[in-house]
Amino acid sequence: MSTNSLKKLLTAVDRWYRRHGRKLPWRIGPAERDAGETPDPYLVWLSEVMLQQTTIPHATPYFDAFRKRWPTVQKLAKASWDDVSASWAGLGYYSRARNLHACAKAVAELGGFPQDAASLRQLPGIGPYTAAAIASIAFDERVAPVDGNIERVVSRLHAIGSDGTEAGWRAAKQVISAHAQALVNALPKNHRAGDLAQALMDLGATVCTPKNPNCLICPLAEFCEARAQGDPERYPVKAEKKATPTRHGSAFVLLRNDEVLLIRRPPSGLLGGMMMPPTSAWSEAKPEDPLGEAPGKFAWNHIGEVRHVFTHFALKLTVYRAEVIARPKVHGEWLTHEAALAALPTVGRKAVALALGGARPR
DNA sequence: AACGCGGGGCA
DNA sequence: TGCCCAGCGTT
Repeated sequence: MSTNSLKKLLTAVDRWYRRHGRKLPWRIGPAERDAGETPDPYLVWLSEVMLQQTTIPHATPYFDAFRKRWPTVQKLAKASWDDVSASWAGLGYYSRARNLHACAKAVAELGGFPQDAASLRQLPGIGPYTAAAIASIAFDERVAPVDGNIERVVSRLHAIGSDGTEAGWRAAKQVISAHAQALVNALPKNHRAGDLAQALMDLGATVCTPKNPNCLICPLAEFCEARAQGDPERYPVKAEKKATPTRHGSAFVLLRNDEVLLIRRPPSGLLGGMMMPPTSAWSEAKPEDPLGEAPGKFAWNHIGEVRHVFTHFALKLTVYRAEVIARPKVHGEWLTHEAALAALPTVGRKAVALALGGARPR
């Protein structure tokens, strides 16, 4: 694309963003930036981590809660893992919470966030995308964050596809990133890199959508290669997904007066570091003896089934309940019903809510 | 380079 | 039921 077209394109995006950009709780809009307001790197970081592979409606209440409870990175650094994990419960990808906590401690120790992408990249939980996003949005560094939205916008703009294989899609992403960076490099001096990044994300989320992109209102329409070809929805061509098998297991909800027994899972792996009721191992074959791995000989009542879909497998959990009459065989923590439900990841909350009789909204 | 890792909304 | 999505860390 010619330098002249690039300038026109960037001007069109800027105009569109000022008029149609989303108002988001963690965002300083272009008008406020013009008025001298600057983003808080802590809130930019917090939002970006929460939004990794997560939709805005799902992440927003968590962002509000974290911001209210821990207004600064120093406060978050001093929080306990008990509190951070319970506050993250339900948001998913729990290694993010562990890395968030570790990152807060590192940043507090440093005395503040590093202000360039290369340094940010060194921190736990901050990969190429998040480093570039924070650097551009919070510090106006001219680097290009490439998330799923920008990937789609740029792949259509330049009609960059792939053969649908892992390797092919990986190669395509490299080309897409180079084009994204070229856009940033062509930015006029008086434009902010962070505004461009957020504009392209908004465009991808609201106009250049995966299905039925609305090219009629798109500021990039006249520049878009995929549209010129007649079928923008064909791009990008990502790698094929794998099938998700079903696994089976049992969950054991032990009750003592108005309390539930939960155990803390090991820090890495599935639901790492999170509370859960005791469960059996999960296998692809239906267990022959569902009570075989119960945490003690109690009068187990079969309550029902819970279904839950993880990233790479579906789980059918048979839920049992018993009143404790002796010391359980597992080392755990007794929590009130309310505290337990609040601290549990979704699959655990489903199981415990079923055992306690009645689902409960988070 | 491949894999493990949540959750919810939608067609 | 399957598909989509503001990625990162480990192996």
